[in-house]
Amino acid sequence: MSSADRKAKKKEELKALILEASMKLFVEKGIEQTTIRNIADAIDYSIGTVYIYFKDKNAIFHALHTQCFAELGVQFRVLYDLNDPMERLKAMGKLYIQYAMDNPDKYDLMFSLKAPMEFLNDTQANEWEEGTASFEVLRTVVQECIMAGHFKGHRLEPLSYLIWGCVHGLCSLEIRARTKGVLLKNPDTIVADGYDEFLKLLDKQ
Amino acid sequence: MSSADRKAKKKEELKALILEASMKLFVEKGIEQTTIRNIADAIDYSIGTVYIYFKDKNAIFHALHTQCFAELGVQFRVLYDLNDPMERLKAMGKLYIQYAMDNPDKYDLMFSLKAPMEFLNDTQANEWEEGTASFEVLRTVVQECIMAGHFKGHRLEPLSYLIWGCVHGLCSLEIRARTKGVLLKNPDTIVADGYDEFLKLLDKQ
DNA sequence: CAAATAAAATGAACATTGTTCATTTTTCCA
DNA sequence: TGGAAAAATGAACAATGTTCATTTTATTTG
Repeated sequence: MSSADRKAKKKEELKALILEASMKLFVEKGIEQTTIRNIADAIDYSIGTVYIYFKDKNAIFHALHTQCFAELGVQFRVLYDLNDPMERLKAMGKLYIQYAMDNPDKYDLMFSLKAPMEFLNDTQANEWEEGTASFEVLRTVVQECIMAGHFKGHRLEPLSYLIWGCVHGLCSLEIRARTKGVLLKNPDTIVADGYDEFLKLLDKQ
Repeated sequence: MSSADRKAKKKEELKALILEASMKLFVEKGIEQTTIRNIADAIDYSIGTVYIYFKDKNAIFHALHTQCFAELGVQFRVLYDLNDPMERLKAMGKLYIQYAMDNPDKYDLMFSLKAPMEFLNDTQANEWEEGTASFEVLRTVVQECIMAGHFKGHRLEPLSYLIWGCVHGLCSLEIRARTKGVLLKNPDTIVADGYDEFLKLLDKQ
């Protein structure tokens, strides 16, 4: 291994170390309590060093958001065991909600927080790769459902967006604390119960 | 009018003045750019004065969020002209989405931002009145739909939450910039198109 | 009307934040 | 071994929410 290679590897390792510490702090304390100083402290480096490896706080959180999409992708792998597209679609929604409820802050980072999108704006990216890839997975399943005779009279892309919107809405209202305080009869199961109603709707298609 | 009354009235007026300036700044520049200093400047008072009338920034934004619910409530009044509950439900969703698209920051404040809910936490309130009242309106319409023979086999409260979640999800993904960058065929109309698909689902019920 | 009291308004000061950059330290090769 | 390149440092800056001793204004009382 050449000297340059060793140096590049070390840089990558430190970058990974920063992300590891950031993720830990983020999951433990949320995005606002994850400060550059906290991160620097956690890895025993100075503030300035963090800025050598990441342009700013948004860049760190964009990298974390990318890791979360990879994590969700791993959990989605079991879906390929399901041959019936309709069953796959239903299971996908269930897994999506499960991930959101198990990892509310990570979900928030992926689908609500501004940091990752601001990073894309700053870097003049006109595509959100993680979003595009995920939506493509969903659209493909819906497409298969349509080809299997479901969703007559529906349009592929708007229908896919509706399905995404439904599961996202159920999760988002819960995570953003809009179900707490509404005096629901079963607040603890409202997200799962809501999804059950969605499945009933789909069953009639 | 007694002296005490005059004083109380003046206090209310200044409170309203603070809210008016806050709302203007918030709609123009967003929540992060609406600083206590900006508000104080806008009404020609000092920073400290703002803190006499509101406990903290969260208190201001909770008050603004309440005003937004009142505003949406006014727009919902036309719904009472519709006798068919299913038509009323559909129109309600359309109005809800319209409000969100016309007032993205206000919608964000009502259903996504943490400030109003943090205020409730701080004041040890265990009810979110605006949310309870709004959900009650929705649940009532859904109840009427059920009584009119729709949504056979569905449960009232979870179904109502699902419907709320659907329209919220469509709006939230758009407002939180998750549709931009996903390379949709019709990004400009995706929210309306998604809702159209939802209406098609409902029509089959 | 004048003095005393209460209420309201002030803004300097504090702790925290993200961020920058001149300086110091370390690394590495000739 | 010396010097250049790279990496790391942390003081400093501007901006934020918030507090509170002080000042100003309003009100009441003798």
